[in-house]
Amino acid sequence: MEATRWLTDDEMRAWRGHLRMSWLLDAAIARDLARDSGLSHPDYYVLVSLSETPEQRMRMSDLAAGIFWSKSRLSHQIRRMEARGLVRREDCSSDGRGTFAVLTAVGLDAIKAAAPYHVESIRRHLLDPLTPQQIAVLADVAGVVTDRLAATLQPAQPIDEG
Amino acid sequence: MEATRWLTDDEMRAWRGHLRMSWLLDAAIARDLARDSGLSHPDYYVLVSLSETPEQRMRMSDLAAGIFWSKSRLSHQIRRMEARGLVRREDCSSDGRGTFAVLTAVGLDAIKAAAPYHVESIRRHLLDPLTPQQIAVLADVAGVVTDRLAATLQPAQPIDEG
DNA sequence: AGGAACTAGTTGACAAGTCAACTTCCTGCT
DNA sequence: AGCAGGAAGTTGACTTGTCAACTAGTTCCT
Repeated sequence: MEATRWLTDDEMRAWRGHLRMSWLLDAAIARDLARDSGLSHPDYYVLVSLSETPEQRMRMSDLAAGIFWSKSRLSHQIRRMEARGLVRREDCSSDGRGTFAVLTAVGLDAIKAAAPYHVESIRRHLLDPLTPQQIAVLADVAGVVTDRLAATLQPAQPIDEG
Repeated sequence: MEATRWLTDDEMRAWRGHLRMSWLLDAAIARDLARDSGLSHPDYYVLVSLSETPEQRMRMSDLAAGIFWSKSRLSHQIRRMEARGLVRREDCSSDGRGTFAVLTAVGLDAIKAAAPYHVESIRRHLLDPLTPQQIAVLADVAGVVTDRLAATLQPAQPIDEG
């Protein structure tokens, strides 16, 4: 291997800072969410994803892909949420293998009630201390980085050689 | 409650982007770390923290506080790492309740071997696609946000009233 | 039609983290 | 001295996520 290019001061601050921020932020927001609404962070993602579709239902694979979860993780999560009445499953008539996760009335109420507190929590912990410009840069940074990362998660595309 | 101030477009991009970035980035870097060095991300933090002290040892509580972990989490983690020979425990002579986590030769070798690959992984997934200015802003953002969050984690300070 | 190969989803065993209860030791008050 | 209260750390039960194996249905190819 070539000589390692160690991190510069700014690079180190950015990396360690990001790591620490993401850990603390997730913990703080999850704590608020549990206290205010009795939902976990994963519960919230799932409910939001479903509530943003016109029919308030999604195929398991689409839902999993949308939030970058494994099928297994989603399956466990939906099972637990189903037991609490937040979602239910429905078979897909056009594809015998398929299953829909469907938002229930209980789930819809839960997400509607939770959303304002959750937004408040995000403002308090993340957005309030930042300038509009910092917010825009953060959004850009996340966009660039996740686009690259998401690409590596896709199954390798066959490359047309020659 | 007052009318909710929903997120603007930039705010939403920043929040969801951050969330997605932190999830994908952690997964990508953890995968690299496991493949290249046989370490988990938590293993790495612990080893780095210890290796950065002059005596390559730390009290459990100091170590936990430094990386914002609960005592319980650290205790479990150190037990597992001890079983693999990466660290060992030592009683603290000056405080009978205390325990040091001490880096072993094996642990030191492991972190030295892992570091170059890990840095490479951080560059590839996070730093390479960013401009120096974006890196600096990300570092600033993380600094501001974590300072506030870390403050809320401390036990509430007694306030001198009157 | 028949079968290989693929896709959707679930399951169970395991790994990792959280929470509350507990042990042990220290500190400060009287 | 003796005791209340706090701090350090561990433990065990529970929750959540991961991995690999599995079932079942679909597609494509001949």
